[in-house]
Amino acid sequence: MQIIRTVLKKPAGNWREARRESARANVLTAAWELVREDGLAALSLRELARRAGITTPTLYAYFESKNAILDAMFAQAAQSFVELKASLPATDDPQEDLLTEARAFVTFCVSDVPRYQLLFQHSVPGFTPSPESYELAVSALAVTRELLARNGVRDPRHLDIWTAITVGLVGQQISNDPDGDRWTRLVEDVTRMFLAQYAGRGSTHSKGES
Amino acid sequence: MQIIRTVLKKPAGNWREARRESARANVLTAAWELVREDGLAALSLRELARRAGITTPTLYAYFESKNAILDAMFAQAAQSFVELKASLPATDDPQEDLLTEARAFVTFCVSDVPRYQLLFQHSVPGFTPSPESYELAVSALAVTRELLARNGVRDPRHLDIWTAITVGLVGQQISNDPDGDRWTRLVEDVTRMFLAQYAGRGSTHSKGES
DNA sequence: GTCTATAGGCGGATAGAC
DNA sequence: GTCTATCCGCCTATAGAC
Repeated sequence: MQIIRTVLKKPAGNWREARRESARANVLTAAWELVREDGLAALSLRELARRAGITTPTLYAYFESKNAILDAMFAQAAQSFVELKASLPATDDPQEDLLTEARAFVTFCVSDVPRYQLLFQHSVPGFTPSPESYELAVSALAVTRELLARNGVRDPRHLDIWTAITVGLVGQQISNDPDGDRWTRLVEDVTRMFLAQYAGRGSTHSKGES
Repeated sequence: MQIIRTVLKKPAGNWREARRESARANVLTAAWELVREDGLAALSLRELARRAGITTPTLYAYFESKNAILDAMFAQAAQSFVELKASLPATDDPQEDLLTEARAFVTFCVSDVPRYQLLFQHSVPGFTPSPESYELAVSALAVTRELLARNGVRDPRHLDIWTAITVGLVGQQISNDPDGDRWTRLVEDVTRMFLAQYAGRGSTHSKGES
């Protein structure tokens, strides 16, 4: 009986749900295109609906508010970030791995500025991501922590320095040379600088300076 | 002669102008208070007029548009930045001077986030600063260039690395620990790291490292 | 110069027909 | 679910009285 109900009812039941999810995905795709063209601040429900080929009230059939749309976008961005981290190859050279990660991070950020701003700059006035999405983004930092540990960098302060350096390159690139590579091309240099100072002086290097 | 002209002509002729300038200054003061409390995006002429104790049309007696107000604010911010640079003491220790400048810069930025965003992040949608104000801000970079040169750092790429590092600390501090000092306290460490990598390969390096 | 009043537009969100 | 029509608020900016 339950099986029959499942067979008979669930496919039909999931069919509508699948269509609904597909429609939501369409809206989000249009939203990303919009913010990539006009910036995060230009995201309005009118324009979003127009681009998605629907009307504003229909938008409310899929998302309960504008913040819900932003939250879904944040979740997608966080998911992409996690997948980026997971896709990084691990070799037997920790320094090379860290450099690979740095390059990947900088490219990830500058290739989609609104995504970077939403994910890392918390720059949308009335919006705070849902805790689970936020946790997803934060947990991706564990990969970096591990990568640094394999380079002998374990002091949390040095992790903070590393993140500051990488987002510093990204920020300068975005603000002052949005179409060039004036700062992104420096990622090898800063990685070498960082490793030269903090890498691998024994496995339990503490904060005393050398 | 110039003095006489100043004494005789300027007072009468400029009296109204001085009052006008004073009124403009009052508006700008209110504007800074507003954006410090509610963020750059919250700057509206209604609320600004309310805080300044006047009405919106009166605002237009002093500034021809909202962008004109933002431009005046940008000019003030750039001026403050120039004065900060000019106020830096020069000792006979280039490394110490660079550290002093870094500390001053980071404090300057995090102590007034909207000012930092207006000046360095170009983050107000329809606004571009006037060329002269922008030049003022850019020219202040010459002080940093000179400071780095005295440390034997002359490669423009290394200047870019230096700016990326400092704004990286600022950005992380603002985005992830707005009320603390998790990143600002790292300014000594990153300065040492930078100098250890790039200092003193030039001609005018004076002191050895401490 | 300063006000009241308002134009004209866009913002998010909702009611109710179909 | 999707639409038309609409509400209400805030925005920049202006007209016109005083």
